Amino acid sequence: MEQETHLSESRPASPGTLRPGGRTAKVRGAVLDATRDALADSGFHALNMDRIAASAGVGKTTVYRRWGSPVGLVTDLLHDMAEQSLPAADTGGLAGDLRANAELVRDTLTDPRMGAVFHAVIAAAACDEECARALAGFYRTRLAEWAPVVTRGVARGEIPEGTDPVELLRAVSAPLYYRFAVTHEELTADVAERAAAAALAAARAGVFPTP
Amino acid sequence: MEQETHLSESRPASPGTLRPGGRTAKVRGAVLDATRDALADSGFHALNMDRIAASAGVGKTTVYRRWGSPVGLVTDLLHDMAEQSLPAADTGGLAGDLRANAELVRDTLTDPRMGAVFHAVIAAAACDEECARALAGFYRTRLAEWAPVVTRGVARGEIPEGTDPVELLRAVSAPLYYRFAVTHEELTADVAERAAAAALAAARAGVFPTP
DNA sequence: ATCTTAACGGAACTTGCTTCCCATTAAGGA
DNA sequence: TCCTTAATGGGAAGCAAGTTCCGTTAAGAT
Repeated sequence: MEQETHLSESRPASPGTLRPGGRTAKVRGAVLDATRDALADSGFHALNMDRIAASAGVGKTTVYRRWGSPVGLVTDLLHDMAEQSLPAADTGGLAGDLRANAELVRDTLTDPRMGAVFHAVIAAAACDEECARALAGFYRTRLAEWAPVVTRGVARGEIPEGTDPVELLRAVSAPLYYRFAVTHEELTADVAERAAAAALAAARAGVFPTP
Repeated sequence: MEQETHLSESRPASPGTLRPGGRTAKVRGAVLDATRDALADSGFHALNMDRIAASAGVGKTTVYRRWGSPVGLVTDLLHDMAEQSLPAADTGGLAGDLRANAELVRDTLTDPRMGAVFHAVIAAAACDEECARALAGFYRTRLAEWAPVVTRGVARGEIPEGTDPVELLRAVSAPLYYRFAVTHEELTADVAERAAAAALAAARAGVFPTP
């Protein structure tokens, strides 16, 4: 998406980087909103540059020039999502915090609009290397935000010293995403509850040591 | 002598169902092999009906008629995979059996050919409802095959009475698939080991009761 | 306020996926 | 074995997707 700046090169940088204000930002907002809508309505397979341009009220040339393909749209949507961070819970106990995390993941994935976006993101990441990197980056930052929850738990003596925070948080998310992306089972409150409880039990047993 | 009885309808059944032997089976085999190859080489987004027909040595009309779309090809590939069942391990202990299961999943997903197929299947399931059902069915049978491993563990007293076998097995698979499909992290032997250990610890803590 | 040019938008153009048609081949039953 | 017709295969036509051209608009600098 970005290209090296060469002194001798006359090719301009990718559109949107030199004049990111005003109109450019407006266009991006409209296109990403249209993309979210389209994904919620008809899913990733029906994502169509032409229709996105029409429903965003921008020229389709612009959409092709700046995003290139449906996968490019989803990748940028992912970058947009990575910028908005929501704070981690602090219920006073690790069990409660992990439950809150599992509930947050569940709420996100079961929300029709968000769920569709995540289905699309996962599908796009399976097709495109750059989108996969963007997705990995998204979760790296998301999990890092919640890491303090685990370190506080260690400090309180709720789980063993030397527990890897990110590894524990991955264990909370994994069952939810497994059902969401692989087996397409319903994500009940029960499933989230068990995900948090199972991860905590494993952490207590010392299964997640720092490497 | 008689075909499907249509009282008012003249449309024949879908191709391949009335004469499934000989040539029809041969065509299906060639097309599914070509699909596997194409997925391993260039991934799901590059899956192209025309090219599949060419490399399978069959008419492209046939591919369109019988499978309809890339998603249809992947869905049929999934049905094909569901038919071949591999037996569960029996190491004499639940910990060993779960480790074996985790290793099996890891080996499957890290195999370049199989891994590409699973990436495609997950992407296709995110786009298509029927493919999602086929994928869910695939795992239902796969996990059912391994359920005896858990019931033996319960009988040996390694985990509490009333542990849900499938729920425990899902817990073993989840971290591996989460990394594979969502965060696209490398699946090391270590990850498989931890997945089995974490699931076992959670089961011992009684986190997976039958509903 | 004025200027330069980054970025946008409409429309024509091109590509390639998909379907239709009909001749050919062979599966399954008598 | 022969017969019926399910299923396949090649090519041409149809259509929607993606691409390019070039004039217009407005962001950011002076």
